[in-house]
Amino acid sequence: MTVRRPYANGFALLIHSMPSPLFQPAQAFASRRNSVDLLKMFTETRNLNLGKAINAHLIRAFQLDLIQANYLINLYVKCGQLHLARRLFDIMPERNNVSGNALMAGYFQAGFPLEALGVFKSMDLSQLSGGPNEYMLTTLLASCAEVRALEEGRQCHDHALKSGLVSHSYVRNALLHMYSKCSGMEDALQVFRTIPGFDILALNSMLNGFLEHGQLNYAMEVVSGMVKEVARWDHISYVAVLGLCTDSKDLNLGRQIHSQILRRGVEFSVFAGSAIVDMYGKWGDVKSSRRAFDGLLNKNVVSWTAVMAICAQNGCFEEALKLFLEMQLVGFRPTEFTYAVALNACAGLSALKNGDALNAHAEKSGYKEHLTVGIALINMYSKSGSIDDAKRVFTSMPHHDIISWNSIITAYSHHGLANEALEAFHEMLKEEVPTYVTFVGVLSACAHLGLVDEGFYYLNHFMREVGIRPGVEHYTCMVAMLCRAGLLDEADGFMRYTCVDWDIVAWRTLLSACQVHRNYGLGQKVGEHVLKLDPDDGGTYILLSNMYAKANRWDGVVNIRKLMREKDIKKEPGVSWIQTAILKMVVCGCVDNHEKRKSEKLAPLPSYNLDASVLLRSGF
DNA sequence: TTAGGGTTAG
Repeated sequence: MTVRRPYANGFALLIHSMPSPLFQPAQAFASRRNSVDLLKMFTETRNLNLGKAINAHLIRAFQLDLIQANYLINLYVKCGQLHLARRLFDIMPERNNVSGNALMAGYFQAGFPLEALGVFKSMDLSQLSGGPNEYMLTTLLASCAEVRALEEGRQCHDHALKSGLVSHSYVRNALLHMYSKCSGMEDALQVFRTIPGFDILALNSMLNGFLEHGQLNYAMEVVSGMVKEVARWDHISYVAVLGLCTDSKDLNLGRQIHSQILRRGVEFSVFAGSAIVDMYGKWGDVKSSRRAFDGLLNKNVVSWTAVMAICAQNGCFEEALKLFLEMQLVGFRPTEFTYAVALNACAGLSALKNGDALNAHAEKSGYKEHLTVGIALINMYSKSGSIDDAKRVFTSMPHHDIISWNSIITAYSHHGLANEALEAFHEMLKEEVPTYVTFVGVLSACAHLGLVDEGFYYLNHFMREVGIRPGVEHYTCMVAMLCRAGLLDEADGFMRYTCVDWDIVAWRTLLSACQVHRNYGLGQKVGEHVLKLDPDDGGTYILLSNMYAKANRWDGVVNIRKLMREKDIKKEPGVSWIQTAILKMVVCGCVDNHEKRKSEKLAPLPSYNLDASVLLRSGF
């Protein structure tokens, strides 16, 4: 027997050649119970050093038996020392369900579900008399759920049925959770039907499963059941229901849940708090979102990032950046998500310098390698006008996913580099499957190049071949494409005869083209239609007033102004544009000064709009 | 098992 001394750190540097039995009946400790009691105590108090000392002692005295080793594994796991737990596990000549599950649960809870499954696979099944027990089965199922291992999950289900372990409620819940993550909800529903009564854990799993699969109606049914039958929800229920209210835009239910949380005094978990902040923000109610955030007792980097994201998504870019600074002042370090949101805010402001600074900041903190950050950088540089930097970020990224490809394709297209966009698209096809967004970029590039035939080929053949149904964004690109090629009547016909739920953006595309191509007849017709569609859209008035100004139609300009007054949309930023339109006419000599003064009475011109030379310089 | 992010037409 070779025993090396001294044992480093008091821990066994074992001794693979040890003929064993390494595990001997206890003697040196007054009883094995003593050592077990000590190990339990040190586990509770997370006293790693004393645990190690006992470990060393037991080994020196050849007293370490299976049960003590299991307690030690548990102690190491609880102290976050997975490598020590693993080392001990690997040298144990005998193991059982408890040893396996202690290590597996350790890996799973530390976020390593694959390793947990690996431990199971490495175990000799003869050590597990009768296979995994209910504890190990639960850990196995949870790990399968995490890595979407449906086949292995089904094997666990078989075992649960054969062994009768399926009668344990936590095994059933774990099965339900596994199916809801890995397979369609039908399998989950079958398990759900075997669960008697109204189990909140099972209901949570069903709810989250339906939410994840986008089946909001079914999710709502589950919530109705919960409202009627379950008096006490847990935090997970609240978070899930808030998620449903966010997705389904159910303002009533969302507000009810929020006030219920406040009324019941349910302690605001940081999870539920962030979900509430997110919910109001996704409804577009930034004020309530901000108020909810300010009222949070528990904040963490996630809630800060959530409120920043809400600001940025609703156009409050400066606010988002202010929050980014504030968050760091109170001591939270940004994550890759936080950087992505902050970069997005810079993109919204075209704030190249701030974006550059954030780039350096992210690089220093080691977050630049993250896909999310790379994509946000591409977007920021592209929207700030620096396509070269966007390209540089893209080529220096360690990995590309479909979103990063979509980002660079869109960036090229926005910069009028349509050929580069199409090149990138074909390059992408070697690695990734295109998505809905990919074709928005591709078709917009075709529109820039006036490639009408190619555009229709992508729309009618390519997209269908890869199973993507074109949506209104794609069809709007087609309208823009026809318009760009000067085919306005064709664009008009395309819109009238294609069965698409056209939105204001699409109609405005055509209207704008009418203005550019001076097709005033069609423009007037389209304009009337667009005004009916949304009489409060300031942008339409801008386009129309510009068009009438170009057509020297003073009556048209005045009429637009009248309509704006009737609709009381003078607060729209477009108001100054009608004045600009009038001024343009004055500059061009279409309207004399008398008419101009008349117009000033109608709409007093702000001084910055009065300077005709500015307009002339701008190339009007 | 619960919260936040990055790509979308004019």
